[in-house]
Amino acid sequence: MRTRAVCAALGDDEVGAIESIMTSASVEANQILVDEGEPRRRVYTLTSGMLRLSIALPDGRRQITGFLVPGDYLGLADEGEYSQTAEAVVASKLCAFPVREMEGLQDRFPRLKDRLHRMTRLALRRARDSQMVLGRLTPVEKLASFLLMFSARAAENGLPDNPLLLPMSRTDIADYLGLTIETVSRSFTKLKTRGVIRLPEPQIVEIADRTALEGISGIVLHA
Amino acid sequence: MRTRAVCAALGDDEVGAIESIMTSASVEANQILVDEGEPRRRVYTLTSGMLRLSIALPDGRRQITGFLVPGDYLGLADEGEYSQTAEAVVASKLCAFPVREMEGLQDRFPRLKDRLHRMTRLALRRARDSQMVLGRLTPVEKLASFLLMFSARAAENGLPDNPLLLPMSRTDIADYLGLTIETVSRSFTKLKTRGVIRLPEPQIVEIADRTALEGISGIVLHA
DNA sequence: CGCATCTTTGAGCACTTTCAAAGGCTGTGG
DNA sequence: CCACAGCCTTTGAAAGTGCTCAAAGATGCG
Repeated sequence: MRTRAVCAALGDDEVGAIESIMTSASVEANQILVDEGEPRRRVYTLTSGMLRLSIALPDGRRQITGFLVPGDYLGLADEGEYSQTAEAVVASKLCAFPVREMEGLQDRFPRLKDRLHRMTRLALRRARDSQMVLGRLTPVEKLASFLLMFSARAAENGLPDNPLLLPMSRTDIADYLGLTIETVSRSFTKLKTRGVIRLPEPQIVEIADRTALEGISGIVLHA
Repeated sequence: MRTRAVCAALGDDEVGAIESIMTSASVEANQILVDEGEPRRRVYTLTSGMLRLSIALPDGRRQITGFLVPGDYLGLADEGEYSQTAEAVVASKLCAFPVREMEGLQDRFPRLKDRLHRMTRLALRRARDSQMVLGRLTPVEKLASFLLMFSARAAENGLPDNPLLLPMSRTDIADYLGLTIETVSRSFTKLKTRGVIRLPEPQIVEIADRTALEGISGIVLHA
């Protein structure tokens, strides 16, 4: 059950081999799971909760490069050491795989390797979408595209995609979109004023007019 | 010789198999090689010249997600259709591989698959660096980090890394860094005024004080 | 119930963008 | 060989936008 995420499309023997090297991990909200620069000893799959990946500058500025939802992987792209910090947005559970053993398993089970490769390629397409968002969209457009992406990913995970629950803070959203928290808040207000969304609580977004939201975002992101 | 880029670390039989499906392609400066949305029929390796990858918005805004130098791959991350447009910055030559045959080859030669996977992971790390640059750096910091990255990649390719040749226009740099061409130009002027670089010609950058440039950029990008 | 934290809103400012024009280089044609 | 047209880059001035600084709600926890 819990290994569904890693093991989808694998055979029984493969699942068995994976389970034999797998250990569980759990992190509390805002706890750091891996730190930028730390040696990369494990890769992870998120099974529940949410993680944020970030890069920090010496002076404290921070860029969140993505949020992980169940089924996503952590540490796939790195070699040698982690290039990003991973923290829990909310309490989360993961499966951990020692890099060494995981590599051996990939040699034995090509389908596993293919799956990891496919996830890496998806992550790359998403990172490129994010480059467009960061470089060329206005604050309101950024927020609109963020909400749509989040809604799509929630739906993928069988979570409600319309009264949308945003577990992360305005600070996280700001650091993801390259804005300040004030600008994020004002952008929420603008979408609310235009009647595109409702905001019964700061963390709950009701998409009132999805078509309008899509028009504002002007971009279709990789799910 | 020409297949060195693709074939590094491969055996003779592998090289032979690759050459049998490979075709050559060349593009003139500013010519489009592949268009966003077009079916992905081939993947490419750049053997000479330089390409720019970009995503466009309906209203004409453009984000350049990266520049390709010899040895880089094109189309690795996509499935189904290309998600970015690839244009030549200067006249370029490439090796083209039909996706179908390439997949067959990857099954027969695991080392080839590993190499492509490794390049994809590097591309992902670079895209994440770019997210930080786009989201959190000031214009001058952006330009400084761009020049350092370019210098490092030139050195990697055996090209001069100090009187640095920038084949792309200010417009390209602006679309890569999420700025306007005027701001790019003003940022060049600032670096020049501070004595960090010299600009004998608009396309030729002499790094006068690399340490200072690194201090301004404040970030170490993945080469 | 009160403190701490997070979000929202307001006002002023700094900065990048926009709009405009000048300078410089290249290539073509007289 | 020179002149001129076109394009790219640089520079200047004005305007708009997001950021900074500040304070007022709102929410949750002790």
